[in-house]
Amino acid sequence: MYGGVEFRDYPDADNIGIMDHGCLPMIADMHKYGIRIDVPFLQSLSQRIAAIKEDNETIVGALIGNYQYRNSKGSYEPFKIGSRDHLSQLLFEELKIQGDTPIPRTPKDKRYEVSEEILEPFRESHPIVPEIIEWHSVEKLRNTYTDTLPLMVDSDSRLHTSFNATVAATGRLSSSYPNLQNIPVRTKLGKEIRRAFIAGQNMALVSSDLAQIEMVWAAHRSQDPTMLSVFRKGEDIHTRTTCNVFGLDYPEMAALIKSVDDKTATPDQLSRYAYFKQFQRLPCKTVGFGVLYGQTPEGLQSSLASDGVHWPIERCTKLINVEFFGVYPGLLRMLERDWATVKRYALCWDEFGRVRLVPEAKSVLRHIREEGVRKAGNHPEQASAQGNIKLAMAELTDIYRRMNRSAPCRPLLQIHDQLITEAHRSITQDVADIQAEILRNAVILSIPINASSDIGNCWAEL
DNA sequence: CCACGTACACCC
DNA sequence: AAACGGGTGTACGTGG
Repeated sequence: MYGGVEFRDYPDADNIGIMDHGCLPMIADMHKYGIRIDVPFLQSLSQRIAAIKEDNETIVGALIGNYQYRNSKGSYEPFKIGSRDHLSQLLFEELKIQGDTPIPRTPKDKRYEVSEEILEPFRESHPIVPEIIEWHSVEKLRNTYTDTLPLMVDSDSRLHTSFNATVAATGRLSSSYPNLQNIPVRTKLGKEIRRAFIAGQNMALVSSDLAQIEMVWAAHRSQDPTMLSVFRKGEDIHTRTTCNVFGLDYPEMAALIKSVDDKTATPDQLSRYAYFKQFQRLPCKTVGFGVLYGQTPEGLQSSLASDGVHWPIERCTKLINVEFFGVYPGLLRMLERDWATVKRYALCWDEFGRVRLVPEAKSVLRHIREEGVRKAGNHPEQASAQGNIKLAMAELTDIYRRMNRSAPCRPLLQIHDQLITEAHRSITQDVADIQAEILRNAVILSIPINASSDIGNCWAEL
C-alpha cells in the first residue's frame, strides 16, 4: 500500500484516481513557483543564432543566384529557405543533388521529403545543403526557445509552465505554455539553452532521475531471469545484452569501457572499444529501446542507418527475434501475453490498474489492428513507470512544504523519469539525498529501483 | 484574416 | 499501410 494506492492485476480506476490526485498538490506547487530564467543570457543566445542564420542566408543567396520558386500556378516567387515546397523543388528538381538515389515523397505525394534525415546524406553533394541544414536547426532553437521563452517570464524572471495530468493515455504528465519537457539537450548549441534555466539567489537546482525505469518494470513484470540478474547486480543492461548476444565476457568489456573512460586505454584497446561501441553495443541498445515499443526489423534498420550502421534487413530480424529474445526469453513471453490481452479485450492495464482502451485492436483492417497492439504494448511499462514517479511526488509534497518553512525548497519540474527542485544552498545535499531515496523506494519491486541526484547552478550542469 | 492540417523538430 | 511508444510547438500552405 503506497499512500492508498495498491498494485492491481486488473483494471481499477479508483486506484489510479487516488494516485493522480496524490500528485496534484506538487503539480500546483510547481506551477506556483516556476523556474527562474536568465533572460539576458537567452537574448544573447538569440543574437548568436541570428548571426548564424544570416550567414547561412548570405551563402544560400549567393549559391542560388537568380533562382526563383515556381508555384503551382506557374508564376515565380522569391525562394524561401523555410518552405519545404521550395526546398524540394530547388534541391531535388533543379540541382538534382540526389543523383540516382531515390528520395521518398510525402504521404500525399505532393513533393519530396526534405527533413534533416533525408538531407544529411547529401551534405557533401552541394555546398548549399549544409547551409540549409544549419539554418533549419538554428531557426528551430530561436523560434521555439530563445526568442519565445523571454516573452513568457513573470516580473521575477520565472517561467510557470502548466502541467496537464489528463492528456497522455499512459498517465504521463504533459507540459505547455511553455512546454518545459522538451528543452534541447542533444546538440551543443541546443544544450546552451539549458544554461538559461537557473536557481534563485543562494539556491541551487537538484535533479534526480530514475535509472532505466521502463526496463526495470519490464524485468519485474516478466521475471526474466537474465533481466532480474542485471538489475540485482547493477549491471548496464545494454552492455549485458551485447555480451550475451556476441559471446563477450561482461567483466572484460566493463573493464575496457572503464579504461577508455579513465583515458588509460592503449591504442589497441581504443580500436576494440570503437568497434564494440558502434557495431555491437549500439545495435543491442537500439533493440533494447525498440522492443518495448513494438519495433519491427525495418524500424531497427532505419534507426541504425541514422547512426551510420548499415545492416541488411535479415541481420536486423535475426538480432531482434533470435539473438535479443534469445537472451531475454521471459521478456518475449511477457510481451506475447500483453499482446494477447489487447487482442482479446481491446484494452490493457498497468501494474496499478490504469487502463488503456485500444478499440483499433478489433479493427477489420490488419494495419489498424497492428497499430493498436503496438500502442498498447508499451502501456504497461510506461504507465507503471509514471505511477512510480507520481507516488514519489505525492510523498515528497509534504516533506518539501515542511522544509520550505525554514529554508526555500521548491519543486519545479517533472520530466517523466526526473524531478527538478530548487533549494537553499544549506539544504541542497539533503534534498538531493531525500529526493533520490524516495524515488528509489516509492514502490518496492522484486528488484531494486535505482535513482541518482545531481546539484547545479543551472540546468545544463545537472 | 483566421483556423486547420501537414511536416518537421524538440523531449523522455 | 506502416514499419517505434508517449507528448508540444512552429512555419508553411490552404481553404473558409
